[in-house]
Amino acid sequence: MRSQLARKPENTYHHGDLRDALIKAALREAEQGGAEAISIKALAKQLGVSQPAPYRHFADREALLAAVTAEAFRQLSGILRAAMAKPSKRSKLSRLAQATLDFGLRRNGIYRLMFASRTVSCAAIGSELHEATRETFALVIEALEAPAVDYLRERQALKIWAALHGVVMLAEQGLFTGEAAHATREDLVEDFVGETKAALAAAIKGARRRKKAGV
Amino acid sequence: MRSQLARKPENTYHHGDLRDALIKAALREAEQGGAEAISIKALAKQLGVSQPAPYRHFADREALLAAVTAEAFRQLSGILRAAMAKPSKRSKLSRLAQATLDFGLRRNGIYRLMFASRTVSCAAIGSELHEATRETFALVIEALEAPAVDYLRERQALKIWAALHGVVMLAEQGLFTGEAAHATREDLVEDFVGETKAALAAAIKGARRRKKAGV
DNA sequence: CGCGAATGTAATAGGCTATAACTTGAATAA
DNA sequence: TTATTCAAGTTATAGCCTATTACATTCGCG
Repeated sequence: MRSQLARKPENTYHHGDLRDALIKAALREAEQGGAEAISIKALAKQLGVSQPAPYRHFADREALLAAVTAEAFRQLSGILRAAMAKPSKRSKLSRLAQATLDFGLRRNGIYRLMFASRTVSCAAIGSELHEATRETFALVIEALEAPAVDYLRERQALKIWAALHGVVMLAEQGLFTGEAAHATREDLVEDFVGETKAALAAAIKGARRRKKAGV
Repeated sequence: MRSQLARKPENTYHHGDLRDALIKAALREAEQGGAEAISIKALAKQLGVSQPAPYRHFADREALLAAVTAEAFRQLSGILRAAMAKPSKRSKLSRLAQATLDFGLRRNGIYRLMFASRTVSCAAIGSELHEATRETFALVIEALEAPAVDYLRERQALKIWAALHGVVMLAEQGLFTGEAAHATREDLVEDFVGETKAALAAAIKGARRRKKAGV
């Protein structure tokens, strides 16, 4: 098993690990330009193999995109896990939120691939991609640091996750620049984080009270 | 000026209003498949003109996409304006929010074109597209029905707008289906609407108090 | 009515996806 | 060790798409 980013050595017939090399190289291409920037032909040339070689590993372009997107989700999961693990004065949720914003803006092409392409919505349940998205979302729930009561946790996770994505989209659209920018993206994210914590605390308190009264 | 959706009549040389017809037809194509579904060649064929004809009206595919996206924003503005005008027991903001969600899900291909493609973020300030996005956002501010105090309005508008987009994205990604769906998309949107109203009321009250104390 | 600008056409170059048929070499089994 | 098989790579090619160039037609204004 050779280095995943390497070109095929000259004078050899087999690349060694073309599948992984394709995914990694495609991820690099998508960093800026998103899915459109991924060209099988260009990748093949870059890695020193013939154009049809990638088709030995992926049925078509769509299949490559799905694999790339799944890998991107795993990378994001890693980043979020690291952000949550890092000791800090700020809460886990806040760190996860800011890390997500950072990822969404810095690697926006990949981000669009992950959250705004048809690839994900077409992912079959149980597929590698589908599993990767679920795992990332599970981290959001974990970041809430709240007990599992009546699915309140899941609901708040959905809300903060949605809000975060919205902030990334609007930022990318330029709504935070120019005369309309009376709040930074980070401020807004922190707002949402605060509201989530408050809502969660209130809801859990309420649920406990209801339970007690019921007993 | 002929019908905008019509094919070129046979035995004629000029189409009549190819530019508009291209935009309308492209919008129809993008409805499901997004930007990828827009093919200049296919549109030309559909409208009964030669492949290069569209290039008389748009420098390249990117320029057509920008025009299509701008038109989509104008359509969304129209829909939101109508939703806000319609008499109802629910608040303007709630109607705007649900209408946005509906648009985002029903016409998801177009929605992705508008909020998740590089086209928009590349739009020059002052361009047709840029103006169209600003106008739509202005409606969100209007829907808040709040006085202009310290840009609190703008900030809350950004927040609810972001949250709405996030809900659309997650819905499209399938996070509201299956075992994780313990809240509907509409519920979440209504949550955000409620929080926005509360935050706005509290903030404006606070600002007034500060102002009074300052006098 | 005539002329120029706008609009459309035919022909063509070049990039991309994808398939078919052939080749290489690595790993397994005799 | 050698034979064989199969995964992985190659060349050649078809077909779609964008975009340009050079040429044709018609609309509208003076």
